[in-house]
Amino acid sequence: MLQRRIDDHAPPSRESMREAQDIFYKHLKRVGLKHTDQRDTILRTFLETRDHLSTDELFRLVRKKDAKIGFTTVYRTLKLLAECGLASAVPFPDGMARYEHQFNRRNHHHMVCTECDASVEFFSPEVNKLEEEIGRKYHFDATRHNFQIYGICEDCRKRTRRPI
Amino acid sequence: MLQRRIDDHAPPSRESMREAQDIFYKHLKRVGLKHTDQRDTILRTFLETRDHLSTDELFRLVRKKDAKIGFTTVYRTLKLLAECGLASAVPFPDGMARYEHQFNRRNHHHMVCTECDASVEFFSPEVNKLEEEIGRKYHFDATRHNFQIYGICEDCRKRTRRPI
DNA sequence: AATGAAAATGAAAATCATTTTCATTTAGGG
DNA sequence: CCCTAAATGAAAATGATTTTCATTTTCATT
Ligand SMILES: [Mn+2]
Ligand SMILES: [Mn+2]
Ligand SMILES: [Zn+2]
Ligand SMILES: [Zn+2]
Repeated sequence: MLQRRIDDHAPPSRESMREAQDIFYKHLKRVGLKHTDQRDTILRTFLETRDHLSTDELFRLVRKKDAKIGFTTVYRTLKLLAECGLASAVPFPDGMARYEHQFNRRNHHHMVCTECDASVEFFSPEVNKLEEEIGRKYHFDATRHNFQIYGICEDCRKRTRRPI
Repeated sequence: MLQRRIDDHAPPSRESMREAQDIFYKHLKRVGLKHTDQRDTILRTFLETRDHLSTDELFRLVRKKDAKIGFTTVYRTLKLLAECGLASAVPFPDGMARYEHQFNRRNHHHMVCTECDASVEFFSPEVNKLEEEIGRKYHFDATRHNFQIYGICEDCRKRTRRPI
C-alpha cells in the first residue's frame, strides 16, 4: 500500500538493530520462549522497512532472505513483536491487519486518501495531549489512542482538477 | 458489546423516524433502487438503538420483527445506510464491522476498555478542530476522521483495586 | 558432547466474517 | 394489468486469520 513520507529516514544501524533484538529476546526470555533464527530474520526484515505491512507482505519480504520460513511463523512472530512494543497494529480501512515498527521512531498519526488509499504520516503533539485530557475528564486510564484522518490527498486533488 | 452512556437519550419520535426514512428513500430513488418493506424494517430497527451493531447483531434484532428477513438483506441495507450518511462504521478492535446510526445524533468519539471491551462515548470539539488544522497544514482535503482512546475504564480499575 | 523436555516450526486444515451467486419473487412506471 | 429491472434470501465462495499436529529445534542439565 502506497505510503508518502514527509520526513527522512535511514535504515537502522547495526547497533540499533542489536538494541531492538535485545528488547525482543528479553521479552521472549520473560515469557519462557526461545531464540530462533527465524525470529531473528523476521525481526530484522520488519525493522528494515517503515511501511505498514500486512502479515502476508512481511512474509514475502522474509521469504527473500530465507525461503524456508513459513507464513505461520511470520504471523506468530508479529504477534510477539506487538506484545513487547516493537510493533503496533495500524487500523487502515482495507480491513487487513497491518503493522508498523515502533523502534526509535517518532510518534505519528496517519492521513489516508480515500481515493488512492495512500497514507501520509503526520506529527501532532496536540493529539497526545487530548488523549490525556479526555482520559482525566472521563476517569478513564488512557494508555494509547488511534487517530486517523480521511480525505483526498494533494496528488489526487491535482489529478482531478478539484482545488481545495 | 457493552456500551456505557454519559448522555441521556430517548427513542426516536415518530416524526424523526419519518425524517430518516425520507433521507433513505430519497437516496434510493437517486441511485435507482426500490422501496421495500424489508428496508423499512431494517432502518427502523437500526434507528431504535444507539449501539454499535455488527451486521449479525442487527440481523438478530430485525428477525424479531420479521423472521423472514435474511441476513444478506440486512448486510446490503447497512451498506446503503452508510452510503446516505444514516449509518457509519465504527472501527472497534474486535475486528468485526460495526455500525452506529448518525441520525439526529451528537458528534462523538469513543474510549474503549482493553480489559472488558466496553466503550464509552465522549464529546470533544477539539478533535474536530484538529482534523481541520492538520488537513490545512499538510494540504490534505480532510473529510472525516477517526479517534479512539484505549485504556482501562473506571469500573475495571475499581474491580482490580488499582487506582489511577 | 549427550540427553530430554519444552517449545518452535510449517504445512495443512479449520474457522468465520464477509461477499457473491443465482433462482425466484417483488416493486412500480407505463 | 404488464413488463422489466431490482430485491430477496438460501447457499456457496472467498479470503484473512487461527488452530492443529507431526516433526524438528532449542537449551538447561548432565
Ligand atoms: Mn505509520
Ligand atoms: Mn458511538
Ligand atoms: Zn490520493
Ligand atoms: Zn473495563
